Amino acid sequence: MNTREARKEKTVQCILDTAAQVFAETGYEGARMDNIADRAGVNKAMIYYHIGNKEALYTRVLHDVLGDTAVRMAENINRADTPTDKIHAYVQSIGRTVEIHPHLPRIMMREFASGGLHLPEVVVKDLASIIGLVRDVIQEGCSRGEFTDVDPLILHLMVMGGIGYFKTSGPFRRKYSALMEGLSDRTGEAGVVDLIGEIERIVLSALTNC
Amino acid sequence: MNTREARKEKTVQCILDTAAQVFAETGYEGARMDNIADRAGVNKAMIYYHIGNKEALYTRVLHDVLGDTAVRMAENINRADTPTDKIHAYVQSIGRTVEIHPHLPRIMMREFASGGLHLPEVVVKDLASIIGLVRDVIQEGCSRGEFTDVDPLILHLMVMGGIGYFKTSGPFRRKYSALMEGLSDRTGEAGVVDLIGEIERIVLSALTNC
Amino acid sequence: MNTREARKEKTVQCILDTAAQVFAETGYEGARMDNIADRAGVNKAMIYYHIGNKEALYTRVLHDVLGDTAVRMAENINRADTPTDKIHAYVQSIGRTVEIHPHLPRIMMREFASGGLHLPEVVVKDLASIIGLVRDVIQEGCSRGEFTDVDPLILHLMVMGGIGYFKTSGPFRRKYSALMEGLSDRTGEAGVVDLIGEIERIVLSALTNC
Amino acid sequence: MNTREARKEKTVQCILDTAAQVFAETGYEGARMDNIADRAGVNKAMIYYHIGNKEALYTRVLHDVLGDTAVRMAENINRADTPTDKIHAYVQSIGRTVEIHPHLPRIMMREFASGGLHLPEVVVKDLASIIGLVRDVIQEGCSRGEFTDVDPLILHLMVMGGIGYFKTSGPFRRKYSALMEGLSDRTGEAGVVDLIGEIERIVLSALTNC
DNA sequence: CATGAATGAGTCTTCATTCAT
DNA sequence: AATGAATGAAGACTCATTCAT
Repeated sequence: MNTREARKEKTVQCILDTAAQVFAETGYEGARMDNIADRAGVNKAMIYYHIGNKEALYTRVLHDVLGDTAVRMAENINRADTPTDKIHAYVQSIGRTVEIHPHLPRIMMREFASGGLHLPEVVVKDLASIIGLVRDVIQEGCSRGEFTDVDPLILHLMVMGGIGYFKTSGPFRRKYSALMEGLSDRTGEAGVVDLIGEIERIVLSALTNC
Repeated sequence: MNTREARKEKTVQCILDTAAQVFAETGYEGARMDNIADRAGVNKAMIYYHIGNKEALYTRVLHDVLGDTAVRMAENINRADTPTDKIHAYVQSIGRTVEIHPHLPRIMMREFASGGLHLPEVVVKDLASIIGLVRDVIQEGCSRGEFTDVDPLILHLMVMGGIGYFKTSGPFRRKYSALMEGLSDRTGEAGVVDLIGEIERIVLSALTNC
Repeated sequence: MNTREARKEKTVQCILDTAAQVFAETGYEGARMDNIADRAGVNKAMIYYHIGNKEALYTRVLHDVLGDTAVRMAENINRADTPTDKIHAYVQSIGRTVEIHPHLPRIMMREFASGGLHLPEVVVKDLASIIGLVRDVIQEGCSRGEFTDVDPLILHLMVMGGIGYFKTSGPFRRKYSALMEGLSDRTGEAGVVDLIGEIERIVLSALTNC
Repeated sequence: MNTREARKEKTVQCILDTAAQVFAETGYEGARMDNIADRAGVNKAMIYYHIGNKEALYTRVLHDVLGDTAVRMAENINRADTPTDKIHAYVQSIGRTVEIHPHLPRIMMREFASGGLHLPEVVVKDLASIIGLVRDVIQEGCSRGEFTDVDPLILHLMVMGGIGYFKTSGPFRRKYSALMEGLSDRTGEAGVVDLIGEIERIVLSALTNC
């Protein structure tokens, strides 16, 4: 039933989703509270009432997703036996997250670009926890002699970066296809699943050398 | 001697360099004209006098570099004989640009993230011209049977993305090394030359398949 | 009671009245949004919230009055039978407008001086509609053999100009009475009603020739 | 010969003429020193060097013309015998001035509109001296029993106003002729001479009653 | 809870004026 | 005299945030 709690939850989710989209489109500095409120169909003051100021909103958008991702990823990695399976669990966890939250990669791209300038403490910890999981998997793989030593931060940046650039190339393709021949639209929202598989293969080949 | 022309040129270059840095740090929306002027050591009105408004400044910052890069790249590719040598010329041209203009990759990352939200027409054309060069090299390689067909936009995004993520990982590493063990600072400004070589190898292996 | 609608309406009217005064005193270019806000007793941002930017404000100030004037004038002219009565309706409509909106003539004087530099499209249409009414009355009078042919634009300029110069002579008189003897204050706000009557007589004598 | 003095004189005149034009077009507040300098073909700093700041420039533009007009008008009135001839001298002096300085009426219109807000002291005195001449002529005519008593300020405003509105109706006519039928271009620069004659007749008939 | 209104601290941009050469 | 460059004080407009109802 539609309890008061449920309706509030729905409103908050709607705000967060819209905010994610706006932050992805225009960045933290470019995002306008007015715009977020309008597109979410709520009064601007409601954002402040339910969530807080711009910084708190940004934090919620990232922490809700990344915190959850870190927890699930830890569970999935724990459930896996071999280092290879654990890498599978890692990449698939990322894949699931970006499937549910398609605006995340663009937000993270900007954060990378600014060197994490206004990443809030909690989100830094979320990311650190994810990178820590990767580090542990690599270390286990190395000590078992199955992996070569690879920097976990670089690896994670590559994974996120690959997804980010892939997912953001769409608008560019549209922009450039008018200017150039030979640029058919090979990418699309549908291709993300395969993208994840491809990335997993690349990551594993990088870890097992060749 | 210090002719008037020369001093003007110096001032303009100083403004452009500072602007590039600020745009890289905080993005177009986050950049403050006041801040740029202060850090460049000039009066704010001088930016408007010598260059123009924020948009014109952003355009100059990107077009001065990318227009020149496109021209040089075309020359270098023309001078090369085989498709493989041309890809070498392409990657090295990029490498030279980001070496001289270390803030460019971060600016481009943000543009990718926003789907080219602030990219001015001229700069879009500069990019199109670069991607066109890549496309032509790939086509020649394909028709000679040396390359497999690869999307030139994706290829270029990968190259720029790889450099961008690599160059921006430094601040992250510093941020995270405090939180985590096993994250020594493996990247650095010095590593760019090798980075370019590594990227060239990856690009060629992607084009020649395996 | 003081409903929200009513209070908003009051605020908007206060802003518009103050703006009319400031525009009349210093012209479009000389008017300061800060000044208008201060004198209206509202926060500057409220002008933008309720009305819009300087141009929109100027447009509202003129269109609210002239649009209404054009409509009422058309009604009054329609209600009148003879061309002479219609001219009466025309002049009295003008008179009523400048009585209620005493700052309008000065604003229009400046517009005439600049050739309508800042006149927005809507206001040009309002004026055209008024001049159109005058033209039709003159044409009817001519075809009835009661009027001689007179240029409607010139006629309207004369009417507006006469009122404008008359109403603005007050400050001048005050300025000059100190410098000169024999310049008693013969004009005053009270004299406007008679002014309108005088103007009507002049206009009619010009139209009936002699 | 082109002495240094002569060249300077030419430059100053050019600046003053251009300034008059710009002040007429956009008003004191709307006039831009940059614009005046550009259109006069001189460096902006030269205006400050030769004439002074914006206010000084405005003063020069008006005082050079009105001071001279007042002097000549006094001479011409003195030379005339009857009050009627003196009125002729007055109106013709005005006519000669606006013929040589076609931008003056628009500038004066704005001054009237603002109640002489930023008319400098000297120019106020020039105007006062002109109105004083008119007053004296009227008084003489009255004491001779030839004129009825008419307010000299109002009379002068009417003369200047008539010329002003007539001369500024051109741009309006062009603006409105597109919107309306029956608005042929009856006014023109060429018509000024006749305008002056017409005004003289009106003034005299007002003074001699009827 | 929800909403329109209010606010003050910015942010970009312009412009009259002055300086150095 | 003449010019390009420099400057500081506004001015228009925006925006995150809060208030009153």
